[in-house]
Amino acid sequence: MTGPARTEKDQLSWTCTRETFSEIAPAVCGVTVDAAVAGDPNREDPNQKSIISAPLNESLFVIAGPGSGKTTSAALRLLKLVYVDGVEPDAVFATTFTRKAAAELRSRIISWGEGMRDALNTREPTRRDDFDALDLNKMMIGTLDSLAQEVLNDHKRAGDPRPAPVEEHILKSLLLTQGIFPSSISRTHRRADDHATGQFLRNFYGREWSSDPGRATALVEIRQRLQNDRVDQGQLLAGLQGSPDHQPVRAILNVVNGFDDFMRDAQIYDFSSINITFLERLANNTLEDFLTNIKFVLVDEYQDTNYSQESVYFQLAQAAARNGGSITVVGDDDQSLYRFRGATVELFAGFENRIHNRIGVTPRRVALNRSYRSTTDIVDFVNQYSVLDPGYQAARVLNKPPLIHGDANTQRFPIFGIFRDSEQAVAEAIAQFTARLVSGQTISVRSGGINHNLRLDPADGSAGDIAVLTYSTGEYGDRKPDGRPGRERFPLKLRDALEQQTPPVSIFNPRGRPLRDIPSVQELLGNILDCLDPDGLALDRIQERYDENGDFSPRYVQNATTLSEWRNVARGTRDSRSPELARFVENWGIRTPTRRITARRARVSLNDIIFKLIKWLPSYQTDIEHLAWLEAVQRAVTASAVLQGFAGDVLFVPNQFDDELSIRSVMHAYQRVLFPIAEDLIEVSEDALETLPRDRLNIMTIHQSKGLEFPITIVDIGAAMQDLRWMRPRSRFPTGPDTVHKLESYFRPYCDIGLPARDGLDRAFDDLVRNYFVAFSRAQDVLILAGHTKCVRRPRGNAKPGQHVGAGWCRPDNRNPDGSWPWEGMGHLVLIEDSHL
DNA sequence: GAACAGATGGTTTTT
DNA sequence: CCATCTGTTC
Repeated sequence: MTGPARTEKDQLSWTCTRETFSEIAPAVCGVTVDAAVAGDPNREDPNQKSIISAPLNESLFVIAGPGSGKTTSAALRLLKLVYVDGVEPDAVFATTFTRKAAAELRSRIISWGEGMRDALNTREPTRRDDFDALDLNKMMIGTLDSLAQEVLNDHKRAGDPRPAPVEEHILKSLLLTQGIFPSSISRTHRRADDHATGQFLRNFYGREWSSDPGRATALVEIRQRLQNDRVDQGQLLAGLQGSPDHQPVRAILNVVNGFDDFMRDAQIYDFSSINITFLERLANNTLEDFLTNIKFVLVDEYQDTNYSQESVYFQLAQAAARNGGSITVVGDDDQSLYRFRGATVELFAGFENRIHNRIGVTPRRVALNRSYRSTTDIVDFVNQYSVLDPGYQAARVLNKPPLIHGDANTQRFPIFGIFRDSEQAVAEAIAQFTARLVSGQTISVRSGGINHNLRLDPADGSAGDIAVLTYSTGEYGDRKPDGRPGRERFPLKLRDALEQQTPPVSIFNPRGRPLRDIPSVQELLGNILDCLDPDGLALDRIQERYDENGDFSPRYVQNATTLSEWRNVARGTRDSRSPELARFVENWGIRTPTRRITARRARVSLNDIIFKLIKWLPSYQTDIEHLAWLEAVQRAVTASAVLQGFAGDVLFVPNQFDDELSIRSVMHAYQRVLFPIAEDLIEVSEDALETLPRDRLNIMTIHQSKGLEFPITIVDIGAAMQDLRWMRPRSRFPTGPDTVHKLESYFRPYCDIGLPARDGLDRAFDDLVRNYFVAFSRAQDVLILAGHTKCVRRPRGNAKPGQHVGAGWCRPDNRNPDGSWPWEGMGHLVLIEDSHL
């Protein structure tokens, strides 16, 4: 025996004292934390400090305004728990809302943690082995969905599948084939149900879906609602007894439940079913190993949590509390944007009561309301905006303190406005503004006797410092019935106007157009088509099959037209690209192998062909938008692997095109990869890119901007308002509840969340107010509101005013049945006119 | 500047 | 299918 038994403290050998932590933390973290931890009396944020130093067993409810350093404080609390309290990294379960935010939280925690380890190593070189033994990578940090997946994988029981969420378009097409046409239901029965369902869906979607794809979209949404809200189906049917809704709801439940059975049998998952599976396993005690280990649960962006996620978090919190730990949730009710995903701000506002009643935990409330992001002027503006609409106030957390300026950004600029009398002119003004700044010039705007000089940082300023936030980044409206492109929308006008500047400025908007309409994507896909099926033989076979089934399909005709467009684009450019490309495509087309193939049939992945082709399409190597598009095309290939069949592969039979299996594999490629792209079911995802490009103007939706910040933020509050049809009421000044609000109201009586506290129209307004609250609060130094002059002045005569929540219009109430406009005239903005540019 | 006819375009966010 | 635009007419 050597020495006394080790105490627990000895085993947690990487720990340091609280004092040491306070000393080393500032060296590795940012300024605000520096102040908080180091105790700088002028800059200290007592609330941040109380979060960071809270003991392990203290649960926290953190209400944090924009730019208040919530993620910083949360990350530091976590590191403090590890370093001072000796919490093992794998006892930490930290989630946030998007994959991008999760990646950032992870990298921040790890890089700070490593910095601290280095500092400790320097201080106490003899304990180097102890400090190095700490593996921060073991912390579970991610989106709830990804962590649920990870835990289910790590704790698989015999025969359990590996859950991975399937692409949305696959889910819809599976629902169509497996859910809507279950063979067990008789035809007459189905017809009656179909009719009733159509009538029922009309209440929510404003029209009766005639087409199955439309109906699949609706059913997927309802299915997710049922799961996210954890609707009690028995109660629902009982409550509808005798109502005309009973039949359609029963029919929908049949489809949804039948589909769930199918998914379970086929071991196919989507996000909500992974969550439900995770919840079931937490509840039925089959994740004991995992739960006995959990000590600290951190939830960022808690305001966007839905009910089934809340249930998961409460289970985890209960386990953590049992193990001597706690839960900390962080969020801001004013920034809740994800109602369509089942998020309900009541869960955030009522967190203290809800968690107390459910599991007996009593969290301490902490408000972080100092903005370290924005200037005084922007903080004031954002505050003003949040209290502008009297009807909004009851939707906010009770006694919420206003945001105050945290002294970090001491620049002074007024809030600017760019208003012009056409969408085109707004785009041109923003383009000129951007081009001048990017080329290093100063824009000087005089107001109130002061010259406000705007310029980018001469050292490292670039177009990436400027962001344009809009409601939609779509560059074209819907295609015309004859196939011509739709209306050119504001983002396209901006793109074009920027390209015409000297020097031209590039824009970053990979989601601006459907993949099928982007010329370089068309070129790539057209070349694929000419490789796989140059004469369209396999395509003809698909058509024959439709004909045999007596299935006249306008969808097919539309797709065939789109595909031949792609071919034309590719054929138009191929020879000018490279003779090698032409040879490659031609050889593929007649199945001439370029190397020796021993197998009778070689399996070639579509992604390999793509990889080969882009060698001759240089934009895919150099341009960042192209990378995002390429990722989407490849994802479409990968997604098809879930379905039975050739898993995104094509069978290559040397020198023989008409091999039956080979043709079938090409038919699959059409139906599972190329048709979905032609039907615009594949979405471009931006989080494939780690960071936004520095040299381009970012144009993004307000949703996408959540969690980000920009030195210069331009918010589009209605450039399209020259024609009020182009910006429908639902996106600026709603006239009634939207589909989500209606669905919410309909199902809430049958679940445990309780009824929504506000009516549907109010919730529609609340959502828009939050949208623009988020937009305005992204700005660090300069905030510019941009739009049509209707945003500033009422039009003359009997023309309708351009009512827009983002322009400060408030919802109707008893006094003002048509709404009110306290910001009429926008006198508090300093206008940037063409003469300034 | 009111009243009407004919033309026209049209939901968005994510795991 | 409908809200709202432009153009015409009084």
